[in-house]
Amino acid sequence: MLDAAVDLILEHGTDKTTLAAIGEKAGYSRGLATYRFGSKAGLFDEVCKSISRRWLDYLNDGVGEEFGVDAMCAALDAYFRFVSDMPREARVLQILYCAAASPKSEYQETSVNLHQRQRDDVAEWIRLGIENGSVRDDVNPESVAAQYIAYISGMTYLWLIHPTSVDFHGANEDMKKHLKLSLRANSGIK
Amino acid sequence: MLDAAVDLILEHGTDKTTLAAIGEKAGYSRGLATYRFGSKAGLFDEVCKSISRRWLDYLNDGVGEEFGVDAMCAALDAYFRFVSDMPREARVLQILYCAAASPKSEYQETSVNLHQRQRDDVAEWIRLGIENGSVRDDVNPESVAAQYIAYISGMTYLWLIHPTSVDFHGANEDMKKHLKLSLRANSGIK
DNA sequence: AATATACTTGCTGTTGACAAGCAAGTGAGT
DNA sequence: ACTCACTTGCTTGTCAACAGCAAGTATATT
Repeated sequence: MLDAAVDLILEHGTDKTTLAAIGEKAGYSRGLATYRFGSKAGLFDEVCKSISRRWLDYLNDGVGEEFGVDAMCAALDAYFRFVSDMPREARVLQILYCAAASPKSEYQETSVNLHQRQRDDVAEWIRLGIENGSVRDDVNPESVAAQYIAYISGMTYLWLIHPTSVDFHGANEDMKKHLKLSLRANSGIK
Repeated sequence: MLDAAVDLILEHGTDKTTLAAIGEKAGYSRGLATYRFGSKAGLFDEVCKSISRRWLDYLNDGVGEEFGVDAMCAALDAYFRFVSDMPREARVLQILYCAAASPKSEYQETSVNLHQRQRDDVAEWIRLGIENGSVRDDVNPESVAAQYIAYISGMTYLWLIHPTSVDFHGANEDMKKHLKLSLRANSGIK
């Protein structure tokens, strides 16, 4: 059922995907999607959580126990792997994040929580990096974390609306170089 | 009519804003919004273009004939001024950009064009900066421009879904410092 | 046999879209 | 000055599609 939803969202977008079509594409009746998930928002919320879990697996695999700039670079690599391995799911996740931005969206909370949690994780990596001396001690962890998450979110948006104009891999390599230069304690910045 | 649409989108989001409500809020009949704009997407497209024009005024005012890193910093200031002066319009613009991300969105083209144009402008600033020697010559203008636009887009998204957790001004100041350090020809990076 | 689970079908209110209608002009020909 | 054709700006009637709900059926479990 969730797979059918992913297919239809990719093809028609959230607006023009109907609950009836999802149920029928999954081999059931027109009413099952509503019955199982309560509402369209409820279903999208589940899709969002389901894809997020898979992304978090990639993230955990890639980052492990690392922290500081290494963790941030590893997370970028993990994200690129996720987008390469499951572009359909990555696209749908971004579409749902976007749909959640609308006021009164019933699964906005899911998106806010996921973003907030990832921001907190990044801030924590930076704090650990400062503690152990690998990251400059004059940066604000929360601020850098927000910028890092904003970069990923914004880049994914650009990739979503115009895939061919975004060189995801090249941008990530640039970003990693950048992070190392600007955050590492002895990076050579005066 | 467009003002009424902005109000209703802010209050209820794009999905739950009805064409009838927009017409009636503007003091007309339920059918006028459809009649004038052809469709819901047509109306949103106009709202999007109308707000974008106002943003581009801010941008032109702020940047003028500057280029290179100075232009990028001035554009960040202009954006912060735009968001501070007209937060309602800025929010609606971001909501509409998000809605445009859905496949088959009928005004996706508007969003793609606006983003592409701004990316091209930024890339051009960087190219001019390299030519006149104020910007390092080992950076890729397109790549940096994409990252810059992604940062703004992503930050605005985070601000949209959770305004209190984003310190827009602080992040912009950080970003300006960052741009100067990493892009200026004699910034002190080895 | 009784009950729970999984799914379907019938129905309703809302909404986007469209077409027909109407009132107030505008303007050319006489 | 008059009138007839036409445009413009807006309203109203109507329809099909859709989300959501309630009642129903079938299959499995105890």
